Amino acid sequence: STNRIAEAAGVSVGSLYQYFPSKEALVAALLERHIEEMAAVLREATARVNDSPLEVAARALVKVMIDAHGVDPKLHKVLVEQTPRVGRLERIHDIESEAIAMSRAYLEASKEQLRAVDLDLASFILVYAVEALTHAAVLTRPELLRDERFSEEVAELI
Amino acid sequence: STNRIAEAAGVSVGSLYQYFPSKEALVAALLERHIEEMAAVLREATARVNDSPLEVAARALVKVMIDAHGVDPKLHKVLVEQTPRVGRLERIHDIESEAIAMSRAYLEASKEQLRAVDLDLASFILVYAVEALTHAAVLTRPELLRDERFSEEVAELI
Amino acid sequence: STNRIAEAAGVSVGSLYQYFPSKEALVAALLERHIEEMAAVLREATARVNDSPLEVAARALVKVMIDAHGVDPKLHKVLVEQTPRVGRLERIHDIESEAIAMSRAYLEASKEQLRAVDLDLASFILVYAVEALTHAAVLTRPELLRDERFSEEVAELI
Amino acid sequence: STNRIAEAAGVSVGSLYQYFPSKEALVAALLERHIEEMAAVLREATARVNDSPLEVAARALVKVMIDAHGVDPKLHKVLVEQTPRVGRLERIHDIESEAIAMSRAYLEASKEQLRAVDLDLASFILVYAVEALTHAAVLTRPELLRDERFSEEVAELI
DNA sequence: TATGAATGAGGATTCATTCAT
DNA sequence: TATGAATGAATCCTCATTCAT
Repeated sequence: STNRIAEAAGVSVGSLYQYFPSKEALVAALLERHIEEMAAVLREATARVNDSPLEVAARALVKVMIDAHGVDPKLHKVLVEQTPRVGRLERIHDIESEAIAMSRAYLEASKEQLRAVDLDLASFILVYAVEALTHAAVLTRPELLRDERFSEEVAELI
Repeated sequence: STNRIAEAAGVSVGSLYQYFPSKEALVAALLERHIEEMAAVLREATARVNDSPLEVAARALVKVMIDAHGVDPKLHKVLVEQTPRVGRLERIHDIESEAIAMSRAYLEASKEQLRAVDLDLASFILVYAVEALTHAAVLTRPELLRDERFSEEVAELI
Repeated sequence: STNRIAEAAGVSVGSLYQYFPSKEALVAALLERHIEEMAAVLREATARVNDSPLEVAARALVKVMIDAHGVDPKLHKVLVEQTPRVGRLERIHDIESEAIAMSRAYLEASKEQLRAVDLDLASFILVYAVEALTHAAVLTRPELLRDERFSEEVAELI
Repeated sequence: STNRIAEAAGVSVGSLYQYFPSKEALVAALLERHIEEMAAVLREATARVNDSPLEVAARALVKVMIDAHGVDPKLHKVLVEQTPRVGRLERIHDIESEAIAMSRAYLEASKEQLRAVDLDLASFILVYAVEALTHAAVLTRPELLRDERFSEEVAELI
């Protein structure tokens, strides 16, 4: 509740409403910041591997996804599980869209090393597979995140 | 709201409460039925491929996941996105646990055709990858579910 | 609740409503029966002391009040404490009115043995003092009811 | 109902709940205040008669009980008749307990003027007789409270 | 700019009563 | 005559939002 948020923040409800027009806007801002932080991790790491060979890039993608999900796992879990995916809160999927775009660009550049394949489809599958496996691990088996064999196998998959 | 549920169901709130002790119980029952239906699809199909070769089994797993998510996609989406993952509503993960167990049994039986690998880890990755890709497709790009190339590529991954 | 009453009675709510037009009527009937039972105890005992001397009558009055409150103390407590004193449920006070009338008749007959006194007032005080003390004992210190000294002292008071 | 209470108080339900955590707490607070007011009247008056002779003290006790019940007779009636005697609402009996303790102390101090008697029993009877007669008068014959002969006769009883 | 008391629509739940079978 | 599913008004309580200070 907004009153409880205000209390936890050490300010009054009134003050909350001086900075955010509604509760939804407040949650959206929180989500925005979280996404931006995850996206920053993503971008920064991706920049570095832009011209690595495929196998290195695959390993990097897995590592970066795990890192991105490590930004604030508790907040991430709450946002993913409790946020109604409506209005501006839709944005949770934006990280994935961005990751897909970046992957596609990478694949495009490495096209000749690949068998003929729909690049859109390939980057969708690639990103969601990694994202989902990382995500599932965060939610149901956090210990896997620190297990070398996990990231190794996921990279192999990629 | 319970009143709206009753109205949509064409009965009175009172009647609702004669069959379900609380709103949570009602949602839990809905979830239970949905999970049971998905699990039925899963089990039925898996039984049939129990001794097929790996490649056939992989294709079957993908197909069955897509079928399972086709049971009632709109309900599935709402349940997954809006159900607070607390208490008995945890059960959403049960399908996955069941699928993992079944995959593990299959891999166990086909062990000699595989390179040495942690079977727990392998079945976790396998099931969640397929599940998550199907799931992501349901939520963000439903048209993929009817695209041959999608299931073909996912099977390839497996 | 009427449903719970029906269940405890081993019949259906519908049947309840075939014998009582409303819940209030049902409670009123219960109350009626309870009052009638207490009044019966009262009348029966009073008849026997109608021409005893005053001291004997006083002791008898105390004893009979204690007996009357012993009819069904648990039901009595519930009825007295939980029954809203409105409508036909007013009747709880009827026992007292009846006792007052009977006491007044007795005092009238014994007038010449008493100092000049308002008989209405005297019987009101007399009955309520005994009733209230018995009642208070039932509600807060049930063990007193079996204590000889208690009834002895109350009789002395009278 | 809480909505009706709020309306009568000229505030909104929400405001009610900012000051009282539940309806029960609100009723308890009302009861508490009422009891405190009655107890104050009781204590104040009793302090003054602490070393009066028995007859004077008896008259004072009657008068003070009548005064105490005059604090807010309508509220008193409702609280006594409608308050379910459960949980913290038990406190109604506290005034009586306090009055008994005070009477006992007085009797203890005047012991040599009395015949041998159980002081606990005596103060119980004494207080409940006066309390109950006052109480009965409040509930069923309010006009008696202003009748000199009533208090005179009750004092005589004591 | 900060405060927090006030607001009241909306939510989950109960229960006396009805009525078709 | 007995049943019990259906009814929906009424109840207690929460919470996003406002606004005078």
